[in-house]
Amino acid sequence: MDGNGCIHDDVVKKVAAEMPDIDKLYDTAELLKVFGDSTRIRIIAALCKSEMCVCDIASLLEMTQSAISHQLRVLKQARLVSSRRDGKTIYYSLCDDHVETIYSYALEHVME
Amino acid sequence: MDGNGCIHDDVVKKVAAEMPDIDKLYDTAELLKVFGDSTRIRIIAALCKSEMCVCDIASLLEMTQSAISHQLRVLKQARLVSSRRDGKTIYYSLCDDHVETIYSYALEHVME
DNA sequence: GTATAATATGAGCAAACGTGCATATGAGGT
DNA sequence: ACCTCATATGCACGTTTGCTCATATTATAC
Repeated sequence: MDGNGCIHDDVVKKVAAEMPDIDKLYDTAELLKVFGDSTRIRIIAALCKSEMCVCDIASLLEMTQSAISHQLRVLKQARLVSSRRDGKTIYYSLCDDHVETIYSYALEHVME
Repeated sequence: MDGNGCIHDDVVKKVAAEMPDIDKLYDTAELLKVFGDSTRIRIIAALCKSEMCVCDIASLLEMTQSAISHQLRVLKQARLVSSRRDGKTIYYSLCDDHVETIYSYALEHVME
């Protein structure tokens, strides 16, 4: 949006050529946005330890069943968690190792 | 917030004991929240390739100098980027390898 | 000193987000 | 069939977020 200024054209062109597509970066931001909420991170941290039903998570985090259900929906749409049904209960668990890897790497960075 | 329901007390207690402190998880969410915005991710992706000044980044992303400056402030407060001054120009670069690692791991996950 | 260039910042606004409430859905048990 | 339990969902409300605009800062050049 800005034509003026002290632009180093060579650097800009070089970086523009080497950078990933904007679509990919947009998707990456969307993925990390899902991790970037304290409720969802706590759900992920919990599911790292064991699969759990909605009631369990609500009890663990001391939050409403509704709030947990809403966030599980977000996590599911982002394919970070999956669910299996057993009678009336629905158990949630993490989708794959990528999820735990990203989460634990960020946690590690925080604790340095 | 919910006392009733089909709670598996043993599972809840076990997970509660094994989970990281809520403070750590909160900080982790705050960290990942910074990654979870398309403008900031694009800035990070750019700085992976080269240090750049504010004008360069604004030109590269076709956005206002003000918008970029605001986001660089967020990135700097989260200690993801650092800056050095050279005359009137201020050059930004990534703080450490952790930043690129988290970013590239998420990017990789998106491209699977 | 003044003028100019690069960057930073505060206010205001529209859009997105997270949660609680009420209600709906869907499966089991009787 | 009905009732109950576990979960899902639509709506409303308050908060947060990212951007633009205008202005302030900071450093160089004259």
